[in-house]
Amino acid sequence: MSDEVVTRFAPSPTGFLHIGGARTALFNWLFARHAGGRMLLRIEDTDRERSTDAAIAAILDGLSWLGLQWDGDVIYQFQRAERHREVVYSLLEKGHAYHCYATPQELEEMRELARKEGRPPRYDGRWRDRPASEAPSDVKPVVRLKAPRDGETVLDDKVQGRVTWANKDLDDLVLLRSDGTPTYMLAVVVDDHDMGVTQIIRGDDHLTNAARQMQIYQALGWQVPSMAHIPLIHGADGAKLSKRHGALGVDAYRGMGYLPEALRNYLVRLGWSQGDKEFFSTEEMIAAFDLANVGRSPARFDFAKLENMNGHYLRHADDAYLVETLTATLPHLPNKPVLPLEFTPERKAQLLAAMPGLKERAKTLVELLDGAQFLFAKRPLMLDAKAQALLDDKAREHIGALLPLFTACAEWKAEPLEAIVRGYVAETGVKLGQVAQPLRAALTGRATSPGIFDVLEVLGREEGLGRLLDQASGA
RNA sequence: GCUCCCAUCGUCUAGCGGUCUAGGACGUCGCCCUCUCACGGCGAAAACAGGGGUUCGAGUCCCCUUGGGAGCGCCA
Repeated sequence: MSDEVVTRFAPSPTGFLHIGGARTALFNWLFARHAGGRMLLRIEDTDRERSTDAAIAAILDGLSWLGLQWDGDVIYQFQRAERHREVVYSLLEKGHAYHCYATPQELEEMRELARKEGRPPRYDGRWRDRPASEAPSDVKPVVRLKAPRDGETVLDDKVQGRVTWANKDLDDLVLLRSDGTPTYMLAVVVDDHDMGVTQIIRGDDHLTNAARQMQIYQALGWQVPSMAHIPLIHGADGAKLSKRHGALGVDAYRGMGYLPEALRNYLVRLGWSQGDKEFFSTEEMIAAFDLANVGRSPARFDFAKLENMNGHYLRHADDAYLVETLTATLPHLPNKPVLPLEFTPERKAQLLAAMPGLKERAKTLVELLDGAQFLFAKRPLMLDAKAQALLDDKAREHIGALLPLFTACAEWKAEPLEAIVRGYVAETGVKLGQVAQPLRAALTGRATSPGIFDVLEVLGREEGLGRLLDQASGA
């Protein structure tokens, strides 16, 4: 039990779960699953101003959609404030922390001076060793950590390798604000310790925080968990991915029609690899994942590759699964209002029957839905420009000539229907394309679609003949 | 400014001193397949940031430069 692996994902609920956070969660999840351990979820909601319930809901929803199930109850950091305070008091008692009465103005002056002198902007420790008797009565103090001033703090990071900081470059960070609330730096350490976290996996942006947190661990006499700082994801242009700059919530990816399993696969390959292998089932991913093969350089997010992967997952997905997934995803898709779908049992059956041809041609669920539009179209069909161009006089004559042959077809199946068309083509000497394209235009209203004989079969005799009749001439 | 991190095709990456005239995938461009579009098949162009070392030998180790990134709050 004591050597069970415990990871945690600790987002702050100030916005949606963005793609970088999703990958951090994925890595934590994979690491825990791989080791047969647990992944805990902690909501860092100590910033009361910016934390919202809507954001918490979005994060939980995003994780669930991605299939990243956390273990145990969700932990809310704000609820643990009392415990955080206790820890600070114990530090105060042991002399590892002290009250600091420096004003914001003083702090600002210190930073300015330091900057001017080419030093890192730091608190100068002026209250470190001053007796309590000198404390001004009109200033509410903060509590600062009495950090070591000599030597160095060394982190053996599982991804970044050995990272060293000179302690003189680190200042005495605030543990408790003047209003008595704990700071993030302190809360993280206490929570990770209390939650029994053995492996911290988080974004690169926390690397310098790691040094300060290690100092808190040391002051507390606690064992520092193993740490791994994974590189951030950048936008396509190489710039940092921010909410203003292409960082979308995972719900946006759902809305764009990506499958969660495809997004997971894409995300895991962003910064982690195992030789040349590109596609990993969830089981394979869990079995293969390790921190040693996580790269140290940031990766750019490439929609083209995500789309390709999604297409792969679509093509290889079970037809019934896709019908269900499409149905379930419909409310999240952007073109849903444009297309008042009637998912009657009959329509679903048609969709299922057409799925092999449909999924082959789609890279996202949005495209899949678009490709399936002809199933839901009502007679007489609206023809798009290309379809209209296809249906010239000659084309309509072909359709007219084919109509009685189709009508006489005993079994409304792709194979006999194809035989009829091939026979007609052989007899008249026209190219198959000259007949197939007009049929496609008449049956789907478009210039592209799944194989035309499959379309004919899926539509059924009545609807198929009707649509052809609408466009035929000379019959 | 200071601290820390990073650096192989356009992008994601393989490479953990010799088997690298650098491999795979996406994307791009040809060709094939073909009722359209896709899929699929075949092929092509495309990279070790630069400079010093170390070594018999460097994409692989060290240093510098350059270029990216992150952090430097009584935010998280």
